[in-house]
Amino acid sequence: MTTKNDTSILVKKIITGIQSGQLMDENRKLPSEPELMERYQVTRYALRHALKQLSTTGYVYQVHGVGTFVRPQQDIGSIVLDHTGGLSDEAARIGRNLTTKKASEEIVPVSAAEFLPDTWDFEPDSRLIEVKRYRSLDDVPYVLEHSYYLQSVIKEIPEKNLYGSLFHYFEQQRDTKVGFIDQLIMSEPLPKSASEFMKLPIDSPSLVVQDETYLNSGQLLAFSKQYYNYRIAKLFAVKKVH
Amino acid sequence: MTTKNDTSILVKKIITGIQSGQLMDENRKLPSEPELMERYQVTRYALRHALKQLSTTGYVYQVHGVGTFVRPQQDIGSIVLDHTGGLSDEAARIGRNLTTKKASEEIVPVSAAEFLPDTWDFEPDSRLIEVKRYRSLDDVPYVLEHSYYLQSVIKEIPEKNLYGSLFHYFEQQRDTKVGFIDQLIMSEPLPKSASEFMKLPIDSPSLVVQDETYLNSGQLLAFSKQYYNYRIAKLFAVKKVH
DNA sequence: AAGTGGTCTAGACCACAAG
DNA sequence: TTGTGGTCTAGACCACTTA
Repeated sequence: MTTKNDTSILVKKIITGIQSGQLMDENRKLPSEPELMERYQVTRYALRHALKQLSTTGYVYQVHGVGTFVRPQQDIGSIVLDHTGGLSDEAARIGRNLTTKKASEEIVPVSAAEFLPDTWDFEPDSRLIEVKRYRSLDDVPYVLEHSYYLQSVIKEIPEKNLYGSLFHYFEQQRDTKVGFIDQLIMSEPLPKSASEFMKLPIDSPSLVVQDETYLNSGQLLAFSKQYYNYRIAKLFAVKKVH
Repeated sequence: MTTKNDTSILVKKIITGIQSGQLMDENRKLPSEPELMERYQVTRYALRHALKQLSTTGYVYQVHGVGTFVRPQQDIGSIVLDHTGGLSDEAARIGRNLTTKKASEEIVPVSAAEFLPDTWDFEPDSRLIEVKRYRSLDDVPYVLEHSYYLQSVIKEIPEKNLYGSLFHYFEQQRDTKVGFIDQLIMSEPLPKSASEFMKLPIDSPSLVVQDETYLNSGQLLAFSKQYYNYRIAKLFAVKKVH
């Protein structure tokens, strides 16, 4: 979460309680909702909000009429698709370290972009900040991130920020509050520059996440394509069936 | 939704209203929440529930202090990742037709499975129903679905159902109510049998969704790997940033 | 200041599973 | 029947944008 609200604090408390083993019984069952409300001194609204977040990240599941259960830890190496925060935060969550090994930045006209969103009409003279970042996970080449930022929205990106978390850089700016991100997941042959970085054959597959980042006003901020190392990158999501 | 509840009916009504053009103004803005509550005679709870569902499927976005806006139609060819219902229903939603071209079914011991979930302990003598389905989207080869169902949970799968919606077949069964599905998304080289079906070179990439389907009791029902045609398959998700 | 969506309250009632 | 989670009510108050 951008601002720590009650829910994210409660989520952390529950995770801590689970990891200490004090919260679940021998059948991996948590206390009932009324008991958890009493223990954490929260209303049912807040509690169920937190439990829902724990469900969608694969921590627990709830069984109608029975109770809430902790799931066996799973898919340790995978990135949770709807993680809050930036990719490096998500890497940290699973105990890994994401670092930018090489980065470049250049201002280009829209016509020079290698790809564009389908659904946005650009002013013909608008300019983009093109960023390429080669990033490693625990020193194993992990992802090539090829991004374009609308210069009409974000004036400049200081070069030092390329090697840190761009997500946090935007968070700190005024008037650039991110609202939602479209993600299109597909597979493509790995581009040449990425295959060199990842030391993979030129005809290797790659997992591609093409995303479009919008401000909370609905204004497009950026669009990018991320080429993941297919040998180690996995995205994780829980789908709940109602 | 498995059972049509108020929310899914309201979602359909709102979509109909949007598509008829009567619900949004020239700025793609919907009426305010109080107006929508009045129009559809629902409480704010039900309305916001429906609007949230429309947000996560990319139909609308809400701007704090301003209003709710309809998004330009986008990514028409892509499958919404957290769609409700089966894959063929989702294909129908985007105006396409998913059909099974070839299918096979066989009972095998656990030891003969080509892959297994990391997080489930099988009884050593348990048996699986192995199903392979080659499925086309509007007659273009689209996906190879390689699934294993726990025979201890689902006794048999009538052969005719292999060519329809297995999702609906399970829905109709008693005691096999699906609760949640883990999805692991990755990229792998296309298997040989799939490359023949899809008429793609043997070293083509493929988009792989490996999933594990659990009953609402937490019991594992099935696990599968789906190899998608990388030229046409795209998964879509909206990530909301708070 | 007015109107919008976001969060939260304090319940009620329902659906489900187990004894 | 009891206790569980799932849904819903009818508000209140807050945060945000615009005028």
